[in-house]
Amino acid sequence: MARPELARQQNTQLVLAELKAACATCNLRELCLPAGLSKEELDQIEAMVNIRRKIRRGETLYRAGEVFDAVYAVRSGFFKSRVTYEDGRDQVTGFSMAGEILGMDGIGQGTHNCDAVALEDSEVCSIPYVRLEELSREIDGLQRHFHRLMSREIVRESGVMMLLGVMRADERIAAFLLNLSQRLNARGYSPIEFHLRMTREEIGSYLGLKLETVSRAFSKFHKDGLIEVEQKFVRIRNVEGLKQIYAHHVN
Amino acid sequence: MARPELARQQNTQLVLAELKAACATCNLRELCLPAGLSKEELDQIEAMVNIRRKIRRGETLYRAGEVFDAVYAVRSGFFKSRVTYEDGRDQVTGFSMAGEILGMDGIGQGTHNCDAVALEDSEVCSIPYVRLEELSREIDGLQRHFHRLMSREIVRESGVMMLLGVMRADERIAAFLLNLSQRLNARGYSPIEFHLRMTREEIGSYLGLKLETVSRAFSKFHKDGLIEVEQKFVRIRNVEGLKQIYAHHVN
DNA sequence: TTTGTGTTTTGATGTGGATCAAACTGAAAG
DNA sequence: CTTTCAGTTTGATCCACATCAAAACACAAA
Repeated sequence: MARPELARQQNTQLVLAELKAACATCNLRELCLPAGLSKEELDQIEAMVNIRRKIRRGETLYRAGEVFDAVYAVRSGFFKSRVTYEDGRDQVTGFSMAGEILGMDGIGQGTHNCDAVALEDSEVCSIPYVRLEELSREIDGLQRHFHRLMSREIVRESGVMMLLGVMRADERIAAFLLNLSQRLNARGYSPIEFHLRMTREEIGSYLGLKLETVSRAFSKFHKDGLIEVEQKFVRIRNVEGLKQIYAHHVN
Repeated sequence: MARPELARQQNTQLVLAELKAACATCNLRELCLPAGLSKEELDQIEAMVNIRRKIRRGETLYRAGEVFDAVYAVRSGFFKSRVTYEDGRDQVTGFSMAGEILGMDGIGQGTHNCDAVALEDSEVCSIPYVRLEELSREIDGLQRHFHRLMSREIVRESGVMMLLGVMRADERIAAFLLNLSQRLNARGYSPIEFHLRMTREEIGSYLGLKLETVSRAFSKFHKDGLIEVEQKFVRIRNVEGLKQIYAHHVN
């Protein structure tokens, strides 16, 4: 309102880079495509994944309510998914990194159910859903792969329900750090030191905690020699110690 | 241990009733199958849904860790899904009623991720997953329908994350009652009076609350003239009042 | 009918994390 | 360089819900 030209600028910051996808040479292939595809099948898939799109930090890939027509494979960068409730309260429902698929929530109603916001400058491959459906019928490995991805999302979310429903604050945060660590490791990054792309508040929102509680837990873990934290930088000093935090409760 | 014969008996209580499915005449058809199928397609689907299985109250349809090979359509009865954590803590992750699909969590890893427990004597149609995959390739409405079902499960779970992450106790319980009411309504039952199939403890587990908190909320709603409760029987007296409970908070 | 067992209700008390508040940090903007 | 500001840390206090405890109740088995 105060700075209309800035607001407008932000609305047009979405950058469409119409680069051809190159699944065959993509080093995330084994994360987002089924194994054992023939050259020919890879070509078909490349033709389906028709656009690479850049999303700048702070911009949305899609918003709740928008018509769903594609799912997205994160090529680089980092996203949060956010559901906003009628009364304005919102919650972060997930964080997505390279090789992960975004947007599957939209299939059910034909509109997206959450906002996907880039937490750093990012790039995604856009996969039109109707093409995915068609190709799934031809390449049966693709169909199964896609089912698996959706199913894993269901399982991931029930894991979060567990976090939110039964764990205490420091257990949630230990689990969060270990989960990040494991996913980074699977992508060839160091599992013991990394940059958090999200704020304490976003972590808290995801874990059903307030930012102060997240901060206090980090401080406590540091005091106990489990981690080092400096702003967004984290080094895990004692993986087993972190694991024991949520094995450690009574009952 | 103390009563081995009883334990054995319970293990064999699963009843297999090899009845042929009759999707064509099933009054849940519009809930679990895509619309607009030809007679021929319906026949194919009936051949796929090859077994009706009865599960008695307290028995499991499947357990976490078991090999996944089928999804299940609830024909009658009521189930809870339960995830048990390494240390023994568990959480109810959902309740399923007639016309809903169970077991999609198993596709990702090839093993089930939770236990599905019948809360009353129930009957399911068993749908072998490999047959579902095959048929999805032939009947494209079926593929899309199945994708929608999985996607809705993802959306449902992010709704629960919202409950658990940001709502206060009485909001959660109001939302829970309204959700039940709406699902019963969609099945032709009364949306304003119904029997709870689950205990206060199971409701609490689902909502991340203790059973006493659930009980107190029910008492409070009763006192405020919103509902009548007598044991498992619930009558909603003021739907709008319930809705306002979670629109009513400050901020 | 009694007995037992699981479930629910209600009350009294405790506590983990929220809330409020203030100071601190680092990076970006001027 | 200083200013600004979003993000973070830390402390003090509060409160929603958990925990503990006991009584009431429902229902099935004996």
